[in-house]
Amino acid sequence: MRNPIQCNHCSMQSICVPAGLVSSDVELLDKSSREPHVYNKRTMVYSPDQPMHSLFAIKSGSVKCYTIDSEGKQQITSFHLAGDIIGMESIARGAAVTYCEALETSMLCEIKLSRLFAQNFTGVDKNLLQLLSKRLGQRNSHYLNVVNTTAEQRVASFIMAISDHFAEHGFSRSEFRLPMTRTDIANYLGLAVETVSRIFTSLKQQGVIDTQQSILTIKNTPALEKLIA
Amino acid sequence: MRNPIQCNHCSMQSICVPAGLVSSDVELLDKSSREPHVYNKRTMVYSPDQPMHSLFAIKSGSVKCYTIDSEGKQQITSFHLAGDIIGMESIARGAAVTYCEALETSMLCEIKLSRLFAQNFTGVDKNLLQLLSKRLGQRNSHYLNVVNTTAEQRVASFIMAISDHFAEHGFSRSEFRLPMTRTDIANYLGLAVETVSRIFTSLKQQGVIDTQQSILTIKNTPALEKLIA
DNA sequence: AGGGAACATTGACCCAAATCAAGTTTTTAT
DNA sequence: ATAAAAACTTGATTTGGGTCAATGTTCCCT
Repeated sequence: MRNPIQCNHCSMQSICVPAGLVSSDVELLDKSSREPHVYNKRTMVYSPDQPMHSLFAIKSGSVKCYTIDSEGKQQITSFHLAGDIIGMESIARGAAVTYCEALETSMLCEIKLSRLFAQNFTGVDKNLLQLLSKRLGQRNSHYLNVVNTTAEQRVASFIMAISDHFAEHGFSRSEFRLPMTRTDIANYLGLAVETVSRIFTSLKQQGVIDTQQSILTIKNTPALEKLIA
Repeated sequence: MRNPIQCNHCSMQSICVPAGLVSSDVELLDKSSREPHVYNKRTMVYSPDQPMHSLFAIKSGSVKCYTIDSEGKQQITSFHLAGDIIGMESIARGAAVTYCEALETSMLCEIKLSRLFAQNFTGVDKNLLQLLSKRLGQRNSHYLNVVNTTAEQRVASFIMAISDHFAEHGFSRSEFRLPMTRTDIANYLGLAVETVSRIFTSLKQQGVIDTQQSILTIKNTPALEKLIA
């Protein structure tokens, strides 16, 4: 059997979350937070939508995190090696957002957040953590939108993301001003201006959107969503 | 003059960081945290390496965040609209990592972290925030590595990132095992397997790296670094 | 209000990397 | 040990989107 308070002797002490605790606090951690669990190659650490109130510290081995799109295609968002702490983008939702699968036999420590939250966290801290976690999720989404997608998909996703933002903040979802230039949009999406321009023109011809200078109108939301798929 | 405690009446109350505070705590915030500042179009909110111990809440308007690479080329990493809170990736370094420029006349509230940290944060909280902020920075880097770069640059950056990780954790920087398949690397970098395979072959022929199955040896670090630049 | 600059659009052409194809090597499971 | 599967490599061909070029439009600024 392992030493039940092995955090004190762990090689990851300096980076692991419990490191911020004084030793009396370490005892507050659940027993499960202190004993590493072995995951064999190709076994799943967590899956999307699975309730998650923990982080995982990789003591040895490695994992890949990935999503599966509507056509069943895997898209890897990150690799993590020994010494990494994973699962941070799940804090905001309280549920995993990706699959996480061992690439080889690996040992991971589960770090339950609940105890930490209850004992130490103030309202501000939680708010900030939520924000950071949410932002991490958004960054992942943007990455997914740029890697392995066509120029048309990128532009369509971009328009939807802006539309979603405005909707979330009480503005019209279907008509708004794009404050950035086409050049900036192209740069952000990793495309040439000319390509963005051509796609706006094509989307207009298809009747999906309309533009008057910087004002953009979404004319056919289902069609736009279908482009993203 | 504005109401000095207008956080209480702000439309962003539900999302803004001070929202986690009870009203007595709001008074602890610096005066500057409660009064929005106007940024005209094309003016800079912050620049890389500038010491930063604040977040910014966008009350109105919009900004773009971007980096400038060694050749002077701008790469936009994010856009932010009214209702967003920005600057989270700076927490880990205590300094800005990107430029942030107003796209139109915008009002931003500065939220100083120092007071919040001093009053409310425990060691764990800080650790977690550091981790999340650092991860956010890494995600940005990976994004920068995939957008607007050639296949060779992506693979070279990937190898360097793995090398850096091992070095950080006390392993050899120049010889290590890649635990993931070429297919996984390709997927992660948004490339075809064949392209990754060809680039590994080419890097071997150039004498930059060597591979024996999954063991990778970096033979010429300066050359590898030069490929990324 | 008008002239210049920045921004946007459209067309012609080209190339980096995808796809298709076929074979080789390594891993895994029995 | 061995066969099947998975992973990797190399070559030939195709293509999405980049680059170059030219023109049109909008936004400033005085």
